[in-house]
Amino acid sequence: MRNANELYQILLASRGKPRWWSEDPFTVMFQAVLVQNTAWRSVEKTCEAIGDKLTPQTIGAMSLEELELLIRPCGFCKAKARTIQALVLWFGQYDFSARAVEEIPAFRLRRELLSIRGIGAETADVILVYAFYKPSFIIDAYTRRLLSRLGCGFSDDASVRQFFEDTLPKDARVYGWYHWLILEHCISTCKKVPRCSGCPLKDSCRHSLSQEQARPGSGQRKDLP
DNA sequence: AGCCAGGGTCTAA
DNA sequence: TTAGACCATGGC
Repeated sequence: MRNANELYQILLASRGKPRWWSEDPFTVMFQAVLVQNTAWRSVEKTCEAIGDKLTPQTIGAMSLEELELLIRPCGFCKAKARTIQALVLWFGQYDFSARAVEEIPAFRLRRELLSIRGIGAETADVILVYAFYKPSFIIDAYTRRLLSRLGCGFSDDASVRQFFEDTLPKDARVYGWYHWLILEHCISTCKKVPRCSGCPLKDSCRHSLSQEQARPGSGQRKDLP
C-alpha cells in the first residue's frame, strides 16, 4: 500500500460500501457535537429519545437548561448545549437551509464553523463533509491510530491531511465514506484484537498500540511503507 | 476501581 | 508552538 487511494480500496473491498453519517444535515451537526470525547452509544440513546423532535426549530426553542438536561448522558452537557445553541443560531442565518449553506465556499464555511466555540477541526470537518458535502478530510483518533498502526507516523494533523487530500479525488462522498470505513475497521477489527487474523491489511497492519511504533521524522512522507 | 470514549478550550512555559 | 489540566457521563 503506497498511498491513500490504495488504503481506501483495501478498506472498501473488505467492508463494502459504507453508510453515510446521516441524511439530515442538522442531525449530523447535533450528533457531531454530542460525540465529542464520548461513546457513540450514548449519542445514539440520546437521539433515540429525542426522536422526530431533532430539528433546529425544536432544539432552538429549548432553554439552555432544557437542552443540558436532554443531552446530559453524553457528558460535558453545559459546554455542548451552549455549542449546539450557537450552531442553531448560525444555521438560522441561512434559514435552516442546507442548500443555502452549500453555496458558501468551503474555506469560508470552515472558518465560520471554527469560529463557534466548542467546534474544533474534527467537528468542523465532520459537518463540512456529511452535512454540506464539502471535501475536508476528517482526522480523528481512529484515523491517527490506524496510520500509526500502519507504521506511518505523521508528526501532525497537517501532514495527515496532506497524505489524504493529495491523492484522493476532491469528492465529499469519498471523504465521508473513507472516514466511515476507517471507523468501522478500527472498531470491528483493530480496536479489540491486538493481532487479528483475517485483517484485510494483513502484514501492513501491525496493530501497534503505542506511538513508538510510528517512525519519527517521517512526517513529510506521502507514501506508506 | 479505573480507564476511556470518534474533542475543545485555556493556560503556562 | 506545545504540553497538560480541565470539562461530565456512562459502560465495561
